[in-house]
Amino acid sequence: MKNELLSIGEMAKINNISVSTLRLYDEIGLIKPCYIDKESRYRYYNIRQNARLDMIQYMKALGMELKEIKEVLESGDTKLIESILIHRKKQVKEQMANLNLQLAAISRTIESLERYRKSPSIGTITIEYIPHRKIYSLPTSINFYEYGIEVYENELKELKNSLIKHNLPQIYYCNAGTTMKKESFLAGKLESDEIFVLVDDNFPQSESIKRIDSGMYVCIYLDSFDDEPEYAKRLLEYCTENEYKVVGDYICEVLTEFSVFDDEKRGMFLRLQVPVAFR
Amino acid sequence: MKNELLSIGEMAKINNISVSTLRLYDEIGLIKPCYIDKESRYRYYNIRQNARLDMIQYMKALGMELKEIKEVLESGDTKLIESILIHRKKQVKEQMANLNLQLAAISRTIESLERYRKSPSIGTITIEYIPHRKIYSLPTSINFYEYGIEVYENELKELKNSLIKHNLPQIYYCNAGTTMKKESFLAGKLESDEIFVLVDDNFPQSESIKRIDSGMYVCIYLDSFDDEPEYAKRLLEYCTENEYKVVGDYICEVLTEFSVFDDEKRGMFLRLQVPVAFR
DNA sequence: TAAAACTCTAAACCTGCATTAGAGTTTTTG
DNA sequence: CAAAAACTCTAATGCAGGTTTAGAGTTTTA
Repeated sequence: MKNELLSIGEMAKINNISVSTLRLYDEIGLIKPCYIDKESRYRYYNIRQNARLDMIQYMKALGMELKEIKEVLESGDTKLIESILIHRKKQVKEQMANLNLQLAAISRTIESLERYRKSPSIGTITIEYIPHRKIYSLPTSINFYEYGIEVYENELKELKNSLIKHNLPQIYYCNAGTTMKKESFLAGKLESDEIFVLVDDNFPQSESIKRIDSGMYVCIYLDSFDDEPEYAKRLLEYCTENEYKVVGDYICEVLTEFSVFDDEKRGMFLRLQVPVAFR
Repeated sequence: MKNELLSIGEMAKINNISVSTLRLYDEIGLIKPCYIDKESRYRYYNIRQNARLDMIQYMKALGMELKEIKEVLESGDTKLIESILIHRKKQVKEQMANLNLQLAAISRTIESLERYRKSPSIGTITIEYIPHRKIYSLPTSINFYEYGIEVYENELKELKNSLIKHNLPQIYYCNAGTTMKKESFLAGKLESDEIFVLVDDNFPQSESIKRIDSGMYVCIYLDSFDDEPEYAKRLLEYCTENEYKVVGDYICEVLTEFSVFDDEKRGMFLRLQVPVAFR
């Protein structure tokens, strides 16, 4: 080893970088060794080349791509750096917004799992206070109760596409549900009114956002859409028997949905609910 | 096309996903078409399979890897989902912290570029108010002024390694500088005291953090370390001539460093400075 | 019936490296 | 001073999560 020169391994070590990374950077022309032995083809670096390597690492830490870094280093144009950085700044902000949504969604999901684990058995009827909720909803174009799951799936797709079309975060597309007018419910007819996803305060303002008021709800739990008619009937009967007055629209809420099985049914946990008043 | 079945293109379209992605998912067994024509090998999906695909997309949106998703879907174990999500939550938080640092660093760099563009020409002497700063510093083990740039580079490396060793964000390793005791400066001797990087309030608390007080500084601008002795001398002369009293340590601050050129020198913009009092 | 649109498989490409194999070189050790 | 240890070389392969392409075959539409 020449006195002033650093072998690739030494260069790697003092810069906390791997040898293969240095070779890659040589190959793509980001930083070339200042001397290459003609016989052995060994690469040798000068400690002064740290400056360039530092710059590369700094730009990498800013999230720039190697291509961009190379471009910048080659052009020596600070305007170019600046424009890349300004662009990068936007990217980072978007990423942060996304991560925030993710974090919230993860927390919701964990809670949802916890609730699933502790939830009452199928068919249980409860009377619960439910805090107010916000939903992003779309009116249903067909009464899917008459047509079955395929039509429901289509409506759901439309809801999702509506989110995509309006550039809204799809990550909410998990806790879905449907509503039905009080009148239909009381008449014992199943007539879908809206299909929705639950959203939180991070969700952007939109015309399609509605608030469902807090209150006491009579609820029944089930695990399949197929059983909804049967259980909705039971819910109505229960209200009638106990003389609870239904004071708002019926909601079918998907509490948990884990299609973890290989068959094609949605593996679900549902809660049918109507707000009631006590005589 | 069979009536109830969706071709891969249709399935892709209604799920806002690409055909090739669907093929990939088939290949790795994430979601298999419910029917494959034996002759043409065309894939056909059922709209009910949307449930599974939704679940996949949701888990992807949570940042899970395809491998993990597959595992979860195969096991059907909600405990597994939960543990993955809890782990993921940590990851997301770390990522956010990183992005925050990045964002701050990008902003600093953009400002730094702006300053560079509007900065006075080489040799200009100014008297400026400089707000207080925080530095992460290491005492220099050798007086690099006696040995030249290589030794300085080594000291710099040590500073960087100190950051790495203490698990501190390297992203600050950009605006570096050195200090020298007031006495050395006044004696006209170049004796390095500390080497540092500027940090902001995001930087974790550490023993090596010092505060440099705000105040009026006499400054001189230059663009190469090689000129530091010459310009430091001029700075001292200027203070003497104008009878400014030096009231603190000398600082050599790297305002901008863009090693954008292919040679091995640090392409820099420096500001030498001493805090002064007026008689 | 022909053209247009779709789908198939297989392989290559993308980023930013890490890893490995097999051969050659330098440095250290006895 | 030779052998062993440590290092380095090139070239290829792999990773994730896809996208793109080529060339051939299939369905749908006009």
